[in-house]
Amino acid sequence: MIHHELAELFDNMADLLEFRNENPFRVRAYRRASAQLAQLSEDVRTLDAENRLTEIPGIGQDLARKIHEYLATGTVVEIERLKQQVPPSIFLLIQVPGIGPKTAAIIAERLKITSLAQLEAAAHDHQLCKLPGIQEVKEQKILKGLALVRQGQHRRTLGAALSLAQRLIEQLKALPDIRRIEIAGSLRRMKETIGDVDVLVSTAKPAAVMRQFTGGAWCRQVLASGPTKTSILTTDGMQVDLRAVKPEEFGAAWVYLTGSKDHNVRLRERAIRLGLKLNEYGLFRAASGRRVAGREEADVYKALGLDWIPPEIREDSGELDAAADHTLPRLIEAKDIRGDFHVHTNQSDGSNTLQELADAARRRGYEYLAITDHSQSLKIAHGLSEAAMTAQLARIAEANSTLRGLTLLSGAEVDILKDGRMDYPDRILKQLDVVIGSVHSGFNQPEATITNRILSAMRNRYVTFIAHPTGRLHGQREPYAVNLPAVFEGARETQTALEINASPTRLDLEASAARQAVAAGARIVLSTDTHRLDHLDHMTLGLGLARRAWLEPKDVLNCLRRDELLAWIQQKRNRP
DNA sequence: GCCGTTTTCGGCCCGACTGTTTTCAGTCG
Repeated sequence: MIHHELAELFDNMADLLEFRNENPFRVRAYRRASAQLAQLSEDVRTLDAENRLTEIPGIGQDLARKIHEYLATGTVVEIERLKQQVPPSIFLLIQVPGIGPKTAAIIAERLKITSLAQLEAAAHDHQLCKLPGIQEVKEQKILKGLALVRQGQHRRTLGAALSLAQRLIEQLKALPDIRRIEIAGSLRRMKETIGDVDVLVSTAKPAAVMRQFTGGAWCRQVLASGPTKTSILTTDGMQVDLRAVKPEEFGAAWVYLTGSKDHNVRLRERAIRLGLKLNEYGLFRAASGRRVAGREEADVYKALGLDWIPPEIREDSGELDAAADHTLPRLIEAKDIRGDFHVHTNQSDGSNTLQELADAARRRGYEYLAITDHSQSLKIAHGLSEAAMTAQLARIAEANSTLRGLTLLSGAEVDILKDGRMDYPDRILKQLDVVIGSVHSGFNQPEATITNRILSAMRNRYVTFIAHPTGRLHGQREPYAVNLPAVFEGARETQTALEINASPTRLDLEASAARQAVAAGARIVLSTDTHRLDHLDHMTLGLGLARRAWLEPKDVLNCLRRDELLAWIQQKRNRP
């Protein structure tokens, strides 16, 4: 999406300025603008058209003009001109851990390097340590950094990082000197992708904990290690940063280590205005240095005049103002979820029987579960013929006659065909409680075509929600070209919900898009797209995304009671 | 380059670790 392009453009601009040794605050302004654009919860074209770009925090007159220029022409002259004046290799070089703008400048200017392979060759030939400010140790460090880039080029998906981190935490908990241990960083904020895992411990013996951490079986390589802070690469190839503090510092440290960076900056600026100083050790009076708070997160926020802010929304996107005004949203929680809407049985491409899925859903305390196998055209997933779907309906009805405490909703994940028609006729669809519309074909169609397919599906009165609205698969497939603002508007108009698909490689809609959808008046469905029993657990990821999107129970269909839900679905079917 | 319960100009968060240095710049988060 276009706001991601702008985010990258401004991040590049920040790199360029840093490389040229320009005013660091100007660099920061571009970085902050980039972060804001990446998570923009409104359509940037609309904001531009309505002259409201400067409403985005960190966007002033100048950056608004550059955004406008980019939207109008596809480029920003000033940035392009600056790019001409620096060696193109700097964008490559600063990707390498240990190489920042200063080192990149020296390497790029003295050796005419144009690729990471050349950088590696130069390091092996000991060309780097002939440069000023670089000795052999630094050269070796760059080689290690290069190896890291090669291994972990892609950020991990939230689901993968979460399970690896939880396993590691279980092992660390067994260490003798750890009093308390918690996940922090982007993982705690439930970002869609995770670069490294941050872990915070409280201990009276930090040095001992650091020794145990680097000496454990999980440690493949120590990247940096000091008395209170250590970074390692685990045997899974994941970078983990461990920070140790005293119990009375834990809350302040947890705030600091959870971030986001911009959220922290806002907190610290606020502290200064209040005559206080905030760091990872606590909140202090600026004048006397006397400690005001630090043991618990809530104490720190409270002393700053703020309600405690849930980690998922600590992104400098309005949460501080809301916390000061006591208007933070009551974010959706696991206990609000009454059911799952997107589940495949072994009749199509799932692994489990109807009964197994029903039992698992009941054990989770769900009130309802929609059974949604694939439709006939999706041969690769054994989509059900009309006859097979009719038989499936009978099985669901039969299962419901014996089930207690859980209702199975009959449903289907129905392909939206290349021409926009649904893959079952209405006489089938009308028999289903829940109809999912999905794009599984024609991914390369132009934006207008795909958007119209989805809009025409939404106009079908039997379609309850649109699954994975962008089709993106992390690390495998780019999103198809779709006009999301038009889809959001269509969703509102036709009373069709939109899915946050919690499957780890999908996470689609992403959080900023979901926030935009709800702002446009659409309802959201959280679903796991389960193909195997344990996939039901992915609801955790969907919840994380929903919380990042500031969603409250009223925004999400899963929070409705069964009768409320069916009434909501019926409402659309009854529309003129 | 942004921004204002102190400001339309003059500020702008804070600290750990590393390597190259003999007191600190660079990098990272």
